[in-house]
Amino acid sequence: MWNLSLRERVLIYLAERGAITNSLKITTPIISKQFGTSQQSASRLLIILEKEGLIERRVVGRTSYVKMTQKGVSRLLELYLSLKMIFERPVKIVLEGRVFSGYGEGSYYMSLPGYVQQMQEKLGFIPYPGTLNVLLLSKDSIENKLFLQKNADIEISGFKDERRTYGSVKAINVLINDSEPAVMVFPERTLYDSSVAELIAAENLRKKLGLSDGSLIRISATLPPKMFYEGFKPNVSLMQSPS
Amino acid sequence: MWNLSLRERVLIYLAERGAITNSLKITTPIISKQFGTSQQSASRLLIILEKEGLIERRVVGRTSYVKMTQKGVSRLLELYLSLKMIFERPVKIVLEGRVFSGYGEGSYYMSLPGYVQQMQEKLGFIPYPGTLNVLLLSKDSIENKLFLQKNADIEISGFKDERRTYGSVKAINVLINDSEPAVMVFPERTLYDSSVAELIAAENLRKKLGLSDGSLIRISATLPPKMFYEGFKPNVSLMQSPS
DNA sequence: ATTACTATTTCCCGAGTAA
DNA sequence: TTTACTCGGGAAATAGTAA
Repeated sequence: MWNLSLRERVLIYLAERGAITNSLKITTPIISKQFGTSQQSASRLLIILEKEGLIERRVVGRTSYVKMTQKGVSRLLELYLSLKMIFERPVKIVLEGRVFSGYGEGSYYMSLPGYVQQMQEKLGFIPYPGTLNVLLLSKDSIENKLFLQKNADIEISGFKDERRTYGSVKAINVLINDSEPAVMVFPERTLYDSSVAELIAAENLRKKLGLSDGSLIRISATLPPKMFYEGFKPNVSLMQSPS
Repeated sequence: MWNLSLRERVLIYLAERGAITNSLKITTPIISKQFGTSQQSASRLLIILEKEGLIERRVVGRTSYVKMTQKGVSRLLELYLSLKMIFERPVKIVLEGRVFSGYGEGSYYMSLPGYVQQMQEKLGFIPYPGTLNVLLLSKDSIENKLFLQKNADIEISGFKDERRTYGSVKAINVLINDSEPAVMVFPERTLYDSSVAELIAAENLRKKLGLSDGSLIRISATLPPKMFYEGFKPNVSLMQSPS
């Protein structure tokens, strides 16, 4: 299952069992069963870990005790900190695509008071009447768009007037070309497929950024790590259960 | 330096470079330089990681891109979470030893108003006049006592009266036999060496716990992880710099 | 029971090289 | 330039076994 070298797997095992603060009573057959390896390898492993100064061993009568050294703890802590850097930093999601002219329906919706009022409340601005449509260029960008859709944290409710009903819209704050704030919207009902991103902002983005059809733009969103990694729950534990 | 199998090292490397959310442009010579291994190994590594479903590769023209799969991210996350369990849980420090009768000076100090008043404030009780002396049994216990001393978070100041000066005392909350609350004290000046732990409490611990000289007791303290691991700063980074 | 030595096998790495 | 094959040598794991 895991290809961590046995050294680290054993070190983690010992740490989990408390060998950081107290000597742990342990035998090579127990270790070998835990890791599905041979008793001989477990023995050699402890010898190596001791030789490398990662653990200390002490034999009392016929039982032996193992405790991690400072160096051993540092080893694991070091690994932990590099993984923490990866998993606890904000996650930047990037989408790239080209501007194109849509059906012009954006300006219609962005003018409806039923939406405008909520947007002013929830986005903090009155949207320029019109959406900037972006055709996403890569599979990555499309996947990331779907991911943002799932994690869009702003909810604009649907409503109805005398003529028809209007669907709800999810939205999330993004930056265009890493600097210009905008909001990516995910209408419950849309004319476009998943390869199109729709952006709104307080101002006319085409004008402000000098964009025209075909212009390449980069859309980025920054998510808190927890939001991102909830989807990746591992299904197998690191350690095998003893057989 | 590190004995993590190259699989994980490469996986971590890719994750650090953003391959969790976006395809990463990478070549086998770059990887081989990064890890001080051969280009052939780097190539094989990517093939293996791909075969195991941990990464996806895509060749566009003459450059190739790598992105981690859900499974690949789960792998690292799993490792991260098991290390997090180790390093972010409260750390229980255990000391074991035998009760013995000291010089009886404890009851003298524990009666001095200069200490008693501060203790009432800082510990929340008036100490029973007398300390419970414990002779620690193992090297581990002695090391852990020194560790607790460093991390004792209660500070009782020294003072002087007309006759002499009295030293400051550090203290930390502990449990005796995992249930009875007490406070371990570390007087700036003490008659005992580092193999003796001195405990105080609101009540007479000997009486309450039915202890007499030679009784075996277990003293435990629970520290927040951060406090504990500050002492273990790793001095080398996980990744080697390119040569 | 253990631990750990020696012998054998397996697996991994890097050189050479093709595409 | 890349990637990735084969192959030979060496490291590491297991089997057998002693203490």
